[in-house]
Amino acid sequence: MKTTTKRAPGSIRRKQIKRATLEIISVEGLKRLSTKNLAQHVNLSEGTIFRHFHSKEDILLSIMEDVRKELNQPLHEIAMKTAAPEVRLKEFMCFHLDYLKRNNGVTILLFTDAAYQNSAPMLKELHDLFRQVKQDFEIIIRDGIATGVWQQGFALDAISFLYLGIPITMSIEMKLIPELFAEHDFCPQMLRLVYRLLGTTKQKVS
Amino acid sequence: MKTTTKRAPGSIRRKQIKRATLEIISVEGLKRLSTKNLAQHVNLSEGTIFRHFHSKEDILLSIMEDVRKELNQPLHEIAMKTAAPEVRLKEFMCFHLDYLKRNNGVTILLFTDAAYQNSAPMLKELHDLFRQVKQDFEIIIRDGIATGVWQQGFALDAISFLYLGIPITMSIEMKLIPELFAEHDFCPQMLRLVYRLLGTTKQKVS
DNA sequence: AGTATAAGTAAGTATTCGCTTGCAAAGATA
DNA sequence: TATCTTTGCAAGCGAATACTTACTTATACT
Repeated sequence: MKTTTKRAPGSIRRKQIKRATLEIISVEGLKRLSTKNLAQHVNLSEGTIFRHFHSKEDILLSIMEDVRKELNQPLHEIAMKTAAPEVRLKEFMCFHLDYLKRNNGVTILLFTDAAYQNSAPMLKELHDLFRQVKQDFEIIIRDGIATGVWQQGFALDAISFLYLGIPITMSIEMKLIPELFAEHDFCPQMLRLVYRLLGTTKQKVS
Repeated sequence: MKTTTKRAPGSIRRKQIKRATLEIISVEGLKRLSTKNLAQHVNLSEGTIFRHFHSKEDILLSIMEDVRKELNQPLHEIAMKTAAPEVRLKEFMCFHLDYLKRNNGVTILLFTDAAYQNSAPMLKELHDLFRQVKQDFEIIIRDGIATGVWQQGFALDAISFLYLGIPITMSIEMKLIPELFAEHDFCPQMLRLVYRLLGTTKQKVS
């Protein structure tokens, strides 16, 4: 009984493994993320998994790198744009929430694993990802206040803390009531709340 | 070698086991919450754990009941008081955040376990706890709007969603940067933000 | 005093876990 | 064609897992 799978370059295999990892965590739960089950999902032997990743933790750290590239870096670029603060804020929030929706709230999945393992490097990495989001958010808000679009408000870090609650809570509720988030678009509604929080002086953007 | 521990009634043992459970999760991580390790923490044999709880999951479900009694019910009672909405809001928020601080963000610990196990009953229970918090929060806000203390605002469920983000994000950051939350009191700062969100018409409360 | 119940133990069980090893062979390069 | 690197597999490792079983004994009650 020959069951060897056709060969593929490591770069592709790594992507497949990471994709399967996220699918297992969000669909079957973290407990079912065994190397055996993972191997079955990508139709490879268990040993081959370890050909492409040194350890199970390495897979998740690699996923974190992806999140940094696919989520945090774009967010940072949005924050650094020259467009008006209102425009950037909308793009920032909607991109953020949309990414998490498309990726099953990947950051919370990663947090769950980091908390489970109590892995210092993973927790540190996650803390850094969250901090970056808040920093970039604050850049936009600061610009808005400087240009008089928004009122000089309260502590900036309190506002960015409150902002961070939006994607986090959304990710958690996606796990608790998955069916609710299939179609609904949170962004505009939340955007209005944030506007109110910022004491918008001009009316603009839908 | 006799190693039997002195006897104690089941009600006390159950409390000890639950306390040790939370301590292990928050200090050593969920992974180290084995029945063996748990038994060591309460200085009992592993078999005795199962004398007091049918299964490991039962321990965590029992902790959820405690949260319902110690957190959700008091929150509900605060919401139903006859005091002014501003007074209730402050008490509500500060009690909520203080409880989570004292208990290492127990709800997030429970969520982590529920997500790990992908346990339907635990996820359902957690969803219910969160829903109740939002409902009771909305009771206060509705009163405030009815009595003219706060402006008629946007969708109430959006506001309560944003509120829920505060305790959740705080719990997560407590896990990511434990040292930061040792002394700092979040409540007044966050309270001011929520006031702004509600478009307070009168000035009151510190 | 006698007895039922509740609280304790040690030593298992079968199963799963992440990971390693030794070897085969496909595919690229020369 | 010859060689070297990469990708693959099957088999097995020791350790850990949640939970059970068979048995003891402290404690409370009649």
